[in-house]
Amino acid sequence: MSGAGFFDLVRPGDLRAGHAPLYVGLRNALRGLIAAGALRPGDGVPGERELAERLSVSRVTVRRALAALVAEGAVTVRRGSGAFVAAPPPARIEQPLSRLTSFSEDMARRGRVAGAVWLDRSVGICAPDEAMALGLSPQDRVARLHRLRTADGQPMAVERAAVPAMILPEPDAVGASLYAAMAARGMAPLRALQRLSARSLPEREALHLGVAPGAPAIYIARISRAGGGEAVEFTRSWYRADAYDFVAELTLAPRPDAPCQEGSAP
Amino acid sequence: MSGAGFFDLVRPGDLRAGHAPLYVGLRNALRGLIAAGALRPGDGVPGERELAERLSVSRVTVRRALAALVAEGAVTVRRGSGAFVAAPPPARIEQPLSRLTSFSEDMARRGRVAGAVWLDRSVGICAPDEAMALGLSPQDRVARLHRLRTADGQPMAVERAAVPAMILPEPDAVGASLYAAMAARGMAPLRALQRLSARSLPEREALHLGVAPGAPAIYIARISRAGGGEAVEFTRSWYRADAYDFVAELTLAPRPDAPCQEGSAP
DNA sequence: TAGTGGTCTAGACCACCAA
DNA sequence: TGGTGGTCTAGACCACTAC
Repeated sequence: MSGAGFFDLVRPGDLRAGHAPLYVGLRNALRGLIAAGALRPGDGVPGERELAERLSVSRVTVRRALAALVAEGAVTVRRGSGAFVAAPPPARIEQPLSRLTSFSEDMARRGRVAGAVWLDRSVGICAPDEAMALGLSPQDRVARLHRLRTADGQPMAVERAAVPAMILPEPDAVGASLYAAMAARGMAPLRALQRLSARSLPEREALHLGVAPGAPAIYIARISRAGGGEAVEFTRSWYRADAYDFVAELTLAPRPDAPCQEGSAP
Repeated sequence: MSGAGFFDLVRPGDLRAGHAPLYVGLRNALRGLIAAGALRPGDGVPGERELAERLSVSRVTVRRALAALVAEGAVTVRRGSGAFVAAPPPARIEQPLSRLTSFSEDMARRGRVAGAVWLDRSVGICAPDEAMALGLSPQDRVARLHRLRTADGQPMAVERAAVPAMILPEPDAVGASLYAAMAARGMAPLRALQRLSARSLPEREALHLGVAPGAPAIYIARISRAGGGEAVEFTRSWYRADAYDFVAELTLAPRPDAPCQEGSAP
């Protein structure tokens, strides 16, 4: 099970590349084996102690090299079991940044099977940020829908939506599509303002997505409004950075020396 | 200069929080001091050896805690000198995702002083990816404009633009605005397709931006076209994640059960 | 129960920076 | 030149996993 021919491929001398630290050399060597296909996804990496002994380095050095590979997503470790070459990242999904689309329809259009796992569906008193975003009073109630989105079975994003309880009194009744449930009550979002940034994945979201904590992710906060202009949805989502590309079509902005018709931001 | 009252604020007993590792306790303690303002930006953190001795932990443990703080941008270290509390992140810039704007005009509109540092301005044979993006032959020549963008003196983004040399034969003549230079030759971009993703900052770009390598960043690849549809600009940019929010206004997509007029992507 | 990764220690040498 | 961070070692104990 462990490295049969492994130590024919990596030898103690291979680790010292110029003045680079030992752990960098070991990291590069392992990274190369994976890139070259000598170590395939799912394959086990020899144990830390075995690596240390056979390569004549300390276990701490081995661990630093492995930590780097875990951080970049090339290796996953299972405590008490071992380290394994990670599955390749899923095919990237392109998401448009100008249309308000439903995840399930979006995936269907791409020929992929959308899935969702409910992490929480409940009604509660709205938090300050929810009240602010939705224009509610602090004692108003909101339905919370927290779910993990998958494509072809692979976790893609976690989504935390808040909808005024007046609009969605029974979140348990929501099926695959939140927007469909809202439309059924005549309160479908028509337009949204979306704010996108890159952040390191927090521990909790990383666990759900099956990615190393601290890996880069796209964080999106969105406030959607119905036809009358009322805020009907406040959603915060974390998207795996290795799984998503966002595409936008831009057109030339009006010349800035011409008077600005929309109220300019501070 | 070093921690006068520091060790009145952090004591050996404070580090063990339940079953959490020691280095997590120390990291949280330091993070708390910074958040509470007891350690202010620019302040020096006591040396690793002093921290280790006075807190009765090993230096390795101290280093793990500091490494975490460096990774999240709270602390910067200068080799041979010491560790210091990092400057707070710059105020976030909101960038629209639907209009093709010029960085300099964008900043001016926000009352901030835009700056740029040229990292490279040259003409050369186009690389395969540039040829592909711009629709050129492999032996065609492109002007390359590589610059660091700053707002109020702080590094915000690095930008690597490629423009067909036919359009911009003398890149050295480009001033503050690339688009202005292109417009002067009647080849201003009118629209663009932009592709955005989150990635870990590579070493080189991290150095330019003054951020820790591996920190999250927004990576954008953009192909702009002039009125006739010819590609006139291929730009790849890295934006500091802690400095940028991208905002987009979304409208409801047409119902998917209605026939899809645009050719659906694979 | 045996082996794995996770944490922690004490001590060492080096390269770099500032006085 | 003295202090700083950067690297590396050898050895230890723990919690978890698989058998």
